[in-house]
Amino acid sequence: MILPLSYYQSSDVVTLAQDLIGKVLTTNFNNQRTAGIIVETEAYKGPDDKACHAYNNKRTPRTEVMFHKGGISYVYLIYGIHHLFNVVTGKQDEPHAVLIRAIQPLQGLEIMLHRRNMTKPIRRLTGGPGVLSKALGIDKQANQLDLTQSLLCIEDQGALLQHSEIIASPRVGVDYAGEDAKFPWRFRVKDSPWTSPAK
DNA sequence: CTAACGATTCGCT
DNA sequence: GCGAATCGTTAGT
Repeated sequence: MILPLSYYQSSDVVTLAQDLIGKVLTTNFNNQRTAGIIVETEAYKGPDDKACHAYNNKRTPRTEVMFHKGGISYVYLIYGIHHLFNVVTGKQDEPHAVLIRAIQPLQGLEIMLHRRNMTKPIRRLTGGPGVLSKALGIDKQANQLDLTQSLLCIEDQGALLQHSEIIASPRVGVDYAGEDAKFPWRFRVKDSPWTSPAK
């Protein structure tokens, strides 16, 4: 089933990031259905988190979407090249978000291979926040979409990852956030071949 | 208006 | 393991 709007209203974005592991991220652009199991996430805790774009309730045209109530997408460009996909969570004016860092291919493998210009499903196909967006056809057009609609949604299909263990670790690429960079708000499935190797 | 930089990836060594 | 690629967003002039 598609996760209901209420699922995203929790103010505890760290717990939510952990809970999203094992859920299914689906896109349906141009009548091409692609989906993957979420195996790695990162939590960005709005106003209190220096690593978050909306730290200290900073509102800019780009971060404005994070102040919406939870349940919509936040897509933006990084390094001028890659689109990163985030899930906006929390209530109205609580700028929390969860970055999806890696998925395990589940549906539409051929389409994803084509979008990535690859021939074999190796980790590089969907392992990494920039590449999974490309595999799913996500670009800035997918910003601010309702996650309870079939175009772009997250589903709960039950225990797809049986006997899996979730481990927490510090986030990467956010050194500028000082002490906040050390919070163990990065979650991933232990020993999954679809995430970057654990340190 | 201008300049600096980033929640990264890829190709080569 | 290392360095280049590349451009929208941001903040300051």
